[in-house]
Amino acid sequence: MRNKTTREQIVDAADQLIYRQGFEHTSFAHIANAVGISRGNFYYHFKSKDDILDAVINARLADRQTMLARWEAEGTSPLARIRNFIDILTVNGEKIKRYGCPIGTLSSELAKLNHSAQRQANRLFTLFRTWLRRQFVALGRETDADALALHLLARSQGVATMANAFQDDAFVQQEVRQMYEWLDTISANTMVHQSKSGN
Amino acid sequence: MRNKTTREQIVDAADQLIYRQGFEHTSFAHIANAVGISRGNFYYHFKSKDDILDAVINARLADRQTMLARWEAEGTSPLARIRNFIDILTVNGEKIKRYGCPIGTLSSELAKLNHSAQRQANRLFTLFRTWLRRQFVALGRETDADALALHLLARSQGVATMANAFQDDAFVQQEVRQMYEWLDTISANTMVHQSKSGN
DNA sequence: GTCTATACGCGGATAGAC
DNA sequence: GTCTATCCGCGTATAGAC
Repeated sequence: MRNKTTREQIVDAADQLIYRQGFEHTSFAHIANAVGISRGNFYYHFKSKDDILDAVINARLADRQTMLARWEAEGTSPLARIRNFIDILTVNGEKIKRYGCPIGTLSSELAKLNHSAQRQANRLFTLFRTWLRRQFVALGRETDADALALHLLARSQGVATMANAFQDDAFVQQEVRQMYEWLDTISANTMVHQSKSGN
Repeated sequence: MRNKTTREQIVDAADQLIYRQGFEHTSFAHIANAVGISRGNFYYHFKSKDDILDAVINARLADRQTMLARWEAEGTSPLARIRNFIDILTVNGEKIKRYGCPIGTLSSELAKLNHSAQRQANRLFTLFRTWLRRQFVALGRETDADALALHLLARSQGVATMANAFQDDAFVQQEVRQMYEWLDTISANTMVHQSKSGN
């Protein structure tokens, strides 16, 4: 694996710091300190702080895109793929307890700042929404696939917010279990519907 | 109704600005401008910005406490009271679309800032949690009342986050409807349980 | 109680040497 | 490419007049 360019190091460090501290609170001094470069050096690689934010969002988009593509390639069934999504809450449980969801909290912050990058940041949500929708369609729920996708996104956002506030592992596990059960009823209803319509 | 004191005006303006812009982004200049006083005058009423945040959180606690007490006095049944809670998403729909949930977004921001007021801010969540728990107990769900309260809190937080990101009214209405249905199954199951145990 | 004036550090950003 | 030096505005906070 080749060494990372300075630009990549900046984006990586900014990504982590923005996740942990928020965008506005994260200063050039913070990032420079994390990477080990001087503040002045930034402007060789980026023209402004907003420019760094843009690069961070694009990096997150690429990262999540890769992850979803992997799940799509590996997942044995749409059900298993959707469970991969739900499992984020468990796999990233520690970080979520500390810092919340990296997508949801960034979206909220940029909304309050009335920041022009908000649209770009929301593409992260759309990425998951579209992917989930595709899984629900594959599950035979063409008619309400998008609503189901949004519902599951909302559920996981809510759990992340409460996990961050209350630091409660048992609660997260319980909610994950309930989402699994909900998913089972979804696919069960689908099969009923399929047999009714003769498929 | 008597005129508001300067201190009260400061707290009110700070409350609104913190909700709309976030705590860190809200400066003394913003608040001073909204109230119509000078920046220097602040320190007669508060000793620091954190001190204002504390007053804002306490004001919100008092405000929500009053609201919940009113619902408890007026509500004809625990079911109707819980529906009052769900209806927040509709009643405050416009603000939530723009700025998210005032409790959830503050909690998230303070968590990222590692701010000492985070505990105090989370008392807002606890206020609703305890109130909801009491309603579920009154509904006959002693055993899982707290889990149900947390679940409903998480659901509404998730809807608020997604409403803020996607600005989608139809989605919010659909989720509110689903929460109503979920609530019906809760009370239906309770009645089944009650008849089984001979009550 | 409210004001003006001011201190002082940190924020993003630029210029120019190496 | 990376650095140091520096600019300038805004942030919180203080001092002291009215």
